Amino acid sequence: MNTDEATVFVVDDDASVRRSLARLLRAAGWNVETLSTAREFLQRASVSEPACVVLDVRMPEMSGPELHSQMRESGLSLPVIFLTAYGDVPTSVEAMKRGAADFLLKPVDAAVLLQTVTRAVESHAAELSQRKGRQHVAACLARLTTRERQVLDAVIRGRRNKQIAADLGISEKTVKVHRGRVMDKMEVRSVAQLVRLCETAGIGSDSPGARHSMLSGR
Amino acid sequence: MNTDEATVFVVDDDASVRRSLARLLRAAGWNVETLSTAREFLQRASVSEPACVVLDVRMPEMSGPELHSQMRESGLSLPVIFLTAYGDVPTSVEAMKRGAADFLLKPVDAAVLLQTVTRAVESHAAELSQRKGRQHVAACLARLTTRERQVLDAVIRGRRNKQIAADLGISEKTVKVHRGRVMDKMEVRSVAQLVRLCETAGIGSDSPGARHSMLSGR
DNA sequence: CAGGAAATGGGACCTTGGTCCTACAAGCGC
DNA sequence: GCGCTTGTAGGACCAAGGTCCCATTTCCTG
Repeated sequence: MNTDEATVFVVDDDASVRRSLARLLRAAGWNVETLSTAREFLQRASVSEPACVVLDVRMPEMSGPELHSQMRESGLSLPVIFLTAYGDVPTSVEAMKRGAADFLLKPVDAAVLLQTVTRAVESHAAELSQRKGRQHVAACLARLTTRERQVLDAVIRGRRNKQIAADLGISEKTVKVHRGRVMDKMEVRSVAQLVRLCETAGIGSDSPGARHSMLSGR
Repeated sequence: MNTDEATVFVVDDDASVRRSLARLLRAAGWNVETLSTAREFLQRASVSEPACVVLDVRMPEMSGPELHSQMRESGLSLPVIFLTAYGDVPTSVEAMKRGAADFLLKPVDAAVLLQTVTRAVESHAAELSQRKGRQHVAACLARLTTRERQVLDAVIRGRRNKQIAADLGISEKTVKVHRGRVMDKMEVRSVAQLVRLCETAGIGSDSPGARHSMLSGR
């Protein structure tokens, strides 16, 4: 599994590191964009195509971990591979806890880096694919009116038309109308498909069956 | 969020470390079990109640990371907090990639350790809760006959009784019979609830709607 | 061989869901 | 004010789902 059009961003303040990493990665067939500062990266990076970023830890202005946090805050979810000559355990552990793909030490073995980049790009491709699905569902949901959304919520909770009508204080006939329009707008032909679509989008998160709580206050 | 009856396992070959950790953790209200070897731990550890394990990295016979791998292989999923005086970046990164809850260096700040333990136990409690739900679903599924399971699969994919009958080469009447028994055994009263129950158990994983592939061979 | 579980299905009947057509009132924008 | 969307709802009708009754066959187990 690999990807055409995949880009590896290299962010490092040292020009010679940028050059050698770019050479290595291009030789392996990746598109490479090199950037010397975190600011530059934040301006250039896109998430529309599979990619990952190889990030130096120590940089002037904004450090690698700082950039990583910035990315999370701004919703830029791209796999981050840290690459540094000055690694210590707390920094690496913190980076991993925040979701870094890996934390490598210079000098890095070429094969290890390429392997890591490949895995990161693959995971990003998978994430993009999932996101595309969720966005489609979100777009469908956005087309629903308030009433239709209320009916949808009831339907995926397994409520009958009669019950929904009682809940909303309207006639069963009207529920059927809304329900039909929901099925149209969500582009499904069965309740099962509707429920599964909504599950992938994280709608109606609370359970249909038993909820088991193991927790108590102390 | 905290837990009564939660146990912290301490695995360290150094008796004085075991004693001081146990004292600290007991003072914070946790049940503590100290063990001097990985083997001992594998015999004692249970997963029926919220817990976590504080693990030394360097130990004779079986090291912390080795024990961690062993746990994963044998399906013993308990949050692991590594605690070591001899930490290096590759070891810590590898441990985190394999799912360790944290990787701390001795001497550890008491507050940091307690905070980490609390989070680990909470995450384990949440996992146990989820697992309990999945096990209930699995138990229900296990009660289904082969035919009933086939009908269930079709139903949650949104197939009509008529289509299911054609697929299986039986009459629509028989499908209704199986379907009714499925609803009984799964303890639900609507297709929506059935689908959501199966989703939580990871049944019928492929999509009802569009599948977007971003990947191609190279 | 007797008993039971599993799978099959027919008949009768009712409830639910879904889809036409029609209609009307409220609110919004031009 | 006209056209649009949204929400409402009745009538008619059919398809789909669900539930009783019943019966048969097959296969496994004690």
